[in-house]
Amino acid sequence: MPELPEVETVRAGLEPAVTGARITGVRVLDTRSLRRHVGTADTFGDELAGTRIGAAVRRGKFLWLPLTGTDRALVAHLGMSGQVLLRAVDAPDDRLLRVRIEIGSPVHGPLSLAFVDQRIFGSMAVDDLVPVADAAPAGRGSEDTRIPSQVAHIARDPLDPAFDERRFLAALARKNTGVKRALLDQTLVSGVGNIYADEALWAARLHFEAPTATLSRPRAKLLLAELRLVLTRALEDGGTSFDAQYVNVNGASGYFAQRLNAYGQQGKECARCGRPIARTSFMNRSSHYCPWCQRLPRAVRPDHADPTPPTGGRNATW
DNA sequence: AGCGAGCCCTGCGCGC
DNA sequence: TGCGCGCAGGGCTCGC
Repeated sequence: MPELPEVETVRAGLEPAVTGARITGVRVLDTRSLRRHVGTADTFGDELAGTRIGAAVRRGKFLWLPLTGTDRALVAHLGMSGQVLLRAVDAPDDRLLRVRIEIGSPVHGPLSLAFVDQRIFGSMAVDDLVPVADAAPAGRGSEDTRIPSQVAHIARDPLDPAFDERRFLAALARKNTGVKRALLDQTLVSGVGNIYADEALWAARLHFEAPTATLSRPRAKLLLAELRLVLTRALEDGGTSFDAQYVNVNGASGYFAQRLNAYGQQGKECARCGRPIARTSFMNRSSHYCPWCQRLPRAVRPDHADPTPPTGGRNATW
C-alpha cells in the first residue's frame, strides 16, 4: 500500500493513542511478519511487554515507536499491503491479522494495535536506536535524534525539515541512471513509491527514463517541488486508497485517488493535452505517463519513438 | 556503479 | 463453478 502520505496518515493517527501507552500484551499470529526482527517471536513479545511507548515517529515509509527509557524501538514497515489499526480490546481478530499488541492508552484506555498484512512483505521488529549522522531529529513525530538501525540507511524524505535539498540535487546530478529509478531509491530520497513517482514525473513533464544527468538544475528543482506538492496534497486527502488495502488507523480510506493524473489512468485523457495516458512495464512494475507531455530528451530518444505530433488534442502547445 | 532478475507472499478480478 | 493468469502502494540480495 503505502507511501509517505499513507504512512504519515497512519503515524498521525497512532500518535495520540500510543504516546505514553503501556504495552500489556503481544500476540504473534504469523512469525513471517517478524522477518526483520532479530530473535524469536517470544523475545519479541517479552521485550515489549511492560514497556512504555514514547512517541510515533516516521521517516520515509518506516514507522517506529520508541520504548521509553531504553535504546530500543518497535519498528514497523507496511510493505505493499500492511495496515496498523486501532481496535477495541474485545474486537475480533481481523482476517489477515499477523500481530496484535495490547496497550493501555492514557487517553483511550485499553486498546489493541492490530498489524494486518495480506502479502507479508511488511514487518515488525524490535530494534536498536542509534544516533543519526546529521544530529537532526530522526523523523517526524519526535525531536529524538536516534533512529532504528534498520532505518539508518534510509534518506530523509522531501517533507522532512532537515531534508538537505542541495545535497539531494548534487547526488541526483552525480547519478548515472533514469529519473524514476532515482526517485524510488530510498537511500537518495525516501517515502516515494510507484504512485507518487509517476505523479511527480507527470507534473514535472519528465519521462521516467530520462537520465538524471540530463536534468538541468532548474528542472531538478521543479521535480522536487512537484514531488513535495503531490505528497502534501495526498497527505491532506488522507492518502490514496484503491480498495480496502489502504486505510488509516480507524479503517477509513483516503481520497487522493480522485486526484491522480497518471497512476492508474492508462487510456484516460491526459489532463494537460487530452491524449491518452500510457502504461508500460518498468522495473517489474508499471509506469504511467503521457507519451506526449513526457518525452525523452532528443539525445536519448530512439528515432522511432517520437509520439504523434500535436495535431488534435487541446493545449497542443504542451 | 548500476541494474536486471529473483525472491519474499496472498488475494482479487478477470477471461475462458 | 472452477482454474489459470495477471495484477498489486516495497525492498533486499545476488550475480554480471
